[in-house]
Amino acid sequence: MRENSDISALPRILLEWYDMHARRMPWRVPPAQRMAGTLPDPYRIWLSEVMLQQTTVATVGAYFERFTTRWPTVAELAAAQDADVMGEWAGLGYYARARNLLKCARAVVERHGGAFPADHAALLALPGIGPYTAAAVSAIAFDQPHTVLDGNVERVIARLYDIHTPLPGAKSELMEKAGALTPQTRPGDYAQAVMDLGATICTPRSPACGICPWRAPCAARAAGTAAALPKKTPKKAKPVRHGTVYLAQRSDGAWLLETRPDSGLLGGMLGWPGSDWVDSSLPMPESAAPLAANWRETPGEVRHTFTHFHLILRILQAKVEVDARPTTGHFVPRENFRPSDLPTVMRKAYDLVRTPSATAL
DNA sequence: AATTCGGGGTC
DNA sequence: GACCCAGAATT
Repeated sequence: MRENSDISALPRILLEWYDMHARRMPWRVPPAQRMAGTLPDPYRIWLSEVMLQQTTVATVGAYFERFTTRWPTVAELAAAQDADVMGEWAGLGYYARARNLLKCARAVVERHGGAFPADHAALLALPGIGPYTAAAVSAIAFDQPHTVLDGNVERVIARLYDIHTPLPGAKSELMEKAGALTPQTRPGDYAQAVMDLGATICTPRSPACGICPWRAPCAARAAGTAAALPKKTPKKAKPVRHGTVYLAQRSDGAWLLETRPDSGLLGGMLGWPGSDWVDSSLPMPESAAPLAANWRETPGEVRHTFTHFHLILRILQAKVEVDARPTTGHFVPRENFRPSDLPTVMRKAYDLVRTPSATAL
């Protein structure tokens, strides 16, 4: 930021841009309605913000519609079965969010009588609500002047002030600068405006500085460093792990599945029984099959990449009789099995068994 | 402060 | 392939 520019003018400039260019989202109340006094339902803002954690707006859309149709209020969500919520979340990733979503809904009912608190500290004390989400809900749903610092805002502020300190170390400095900009008027629209700016103009690779409402005060624009900011500490390479999953189908069509433990990878999600997943430098782990059967190896393999490792899965498949008694997992009747309840890596295994792909040959 | 958590879109 | 995405919880 140039020293002679007045930061007090920046929020107003951005809000004027937002009034013209606000993105449309299913949970958002447009600026004209907000200025007329209409604020959004805090339940819908909270739900959207949790879904949006490390997830794109485009991906969230369909999930948000299904959740709000099935559970229109936080009280109805709080009364849902765990397995139903985990199933609806399947494919969205970061499944601790879904477990905390239920904990939070139930805490809102028990602690706050079914109404989300407007108080930032009370929000922060709820499961799955961290610094960003507490600020977003208080600002967007309650129009309180709290500062949101997500990936978009980090990028916008790092460029506006030409900050070269790498993330995540730069967070406190960025928060300080972003907080000084946060206005007392229309803080909810302002929070959404900064994020829209980062999502549509101040983009990671090739920012559209020429049409940016903040191009005049932007220090990185002046220095020619915008596209290189923010700097980030390098990430570690992903190792490769491998393992085995067992897909058993009973003669009546039921599938053998297990509900994974609440903690750890894919916690609380439905999946196929299988071995541990070990580093590829180690031999394939010897795992006991969930039941005695004529196991046959499915041609091909499942390849999947998680946040911090690549996975290669071998698939063993068997047909079993209705009197089979597995040592792990439980048979799910054909009519109760929704493949969409499976996390993506487990869905891939199912798809490979159902429709062997050309790459498997 | 570093690690653990998913998955898809994009270049 | 690598990077990014309206981050939070755990260690």
